[in-house]
Amino acid sequence: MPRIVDHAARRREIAAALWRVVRDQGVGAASVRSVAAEGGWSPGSLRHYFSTQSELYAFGVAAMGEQVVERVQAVLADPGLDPMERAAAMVEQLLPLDEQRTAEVLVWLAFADRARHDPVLHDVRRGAWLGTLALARRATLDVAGGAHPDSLEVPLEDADLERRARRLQVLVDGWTLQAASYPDLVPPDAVRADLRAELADLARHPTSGDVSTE
Amino acid sequence: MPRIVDHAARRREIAAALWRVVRDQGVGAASVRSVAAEGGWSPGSLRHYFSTQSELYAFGVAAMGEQVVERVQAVLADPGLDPMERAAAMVEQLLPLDEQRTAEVLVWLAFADRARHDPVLHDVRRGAWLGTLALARRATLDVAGGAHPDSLEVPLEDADLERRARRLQVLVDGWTLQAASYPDLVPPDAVRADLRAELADLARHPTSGDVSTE
DNA sequence: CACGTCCTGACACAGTTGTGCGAAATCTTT
DNA sequence: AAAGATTTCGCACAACTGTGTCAGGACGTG
Repeated sequence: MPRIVDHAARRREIAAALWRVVRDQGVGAASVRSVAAEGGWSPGSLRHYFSTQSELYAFGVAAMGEQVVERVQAVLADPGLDPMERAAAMVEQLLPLDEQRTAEVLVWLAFADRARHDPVLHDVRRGAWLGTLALARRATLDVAGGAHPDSLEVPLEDADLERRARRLQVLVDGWTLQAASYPDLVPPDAVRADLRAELADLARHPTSGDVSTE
Repeated sequence: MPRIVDHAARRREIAAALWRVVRDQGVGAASVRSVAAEGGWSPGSLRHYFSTQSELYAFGVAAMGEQVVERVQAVLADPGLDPMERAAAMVEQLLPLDEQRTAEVLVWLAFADRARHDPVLHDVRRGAWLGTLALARRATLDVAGGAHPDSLEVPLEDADLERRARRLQVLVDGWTLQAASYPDLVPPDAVRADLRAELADLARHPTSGDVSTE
């Protein structure tokens, strides 16, 4: 029987190497050879796990998305958070607030251009965008006190809440772009503060159906 | 005397060819040869105007920024606009609301990744970011009715207005990213409507120093 | 007409790219 | 110990890259 290598695990390692190259040198430098060198493998060996470059890219981006999803689900599973803290923690998983998440955002943005011509990448990113919209809806409901519907994949019944959720998503993308591009002009703490102010604002104007104090 | 070619004009033509290539095929495809082919020149001829690729990129991105600045100034020079219309028209010059501006945004975003490692590109983009912040301040003052200070390069005196201006800028970046990446999910009309709603909101809560109706 | 300047285009060069192929190394099971 | 599937690695190939060089074409002035 053959030498046993955890195929899936190795693919994730390779994806991680791809991320590092993209983060440090940009997508343009992310060739099969440079990724292999980054991970200490030979280029030919790498081709055993990804037969084409697009395949590697697609897996790398998709894996990154899943990594974020896992963190968000970890936040959702945490019972010790009140609605406001949970909403903030959830949204913060998407924002470039530390080295790790900054790297994620940079890689994500770097692939934006390529996604326009690679249908697989495009679908991955589109799915992620819908995911962030769902997340924005959830956070909005959490702090504004609306009832959670069966599905977050469809627009919220309350049109006003839906409008606010979409606005939150736009803000998240804006913060993401700014903080990742100009970390000196838009420091993490400022983003964190803005996010909290925004969520507090959502809480201050609860939905009409909500019966909280006012 | 030699054959005379308007050097500056030709450089702009070449930049325009670069934009088309980037828009249609991505930055990765924007080689010296492909840009030359796009414009119908020979690669060697192109090198007469830009001796290196970075130079071409830098000029192309900077020229794009100036193009936007010109449009914004045209709006500012238009006397037939009330404050709200002017603010909206100004901000809309940055948003991917038609084919032309979408191309601009796509090119701009495509170079984001490269700008991280090219100091010239980085400075150009940083300057543009400061420009959009100034624009956001101006638009905010226009609709919220604050007095225009001497310079828009520094934070507004009224901290609340400054906060709102920065939030407008974040929204602009968010709309930009979303509408350019997912034109089907975020159509131009939706962005236009959101922008107007946001500006109306700014007008509805005038600054404390303002003496308008309330 | 002819000069001199600017512009053009073609070629060359070295480097890098993605990908195909096949031989060698590796390790578990029989 | 022997077998055999799997993984690894290096090479080869064609295509493409940025950039250097340079002979000749185009053109307005003298």
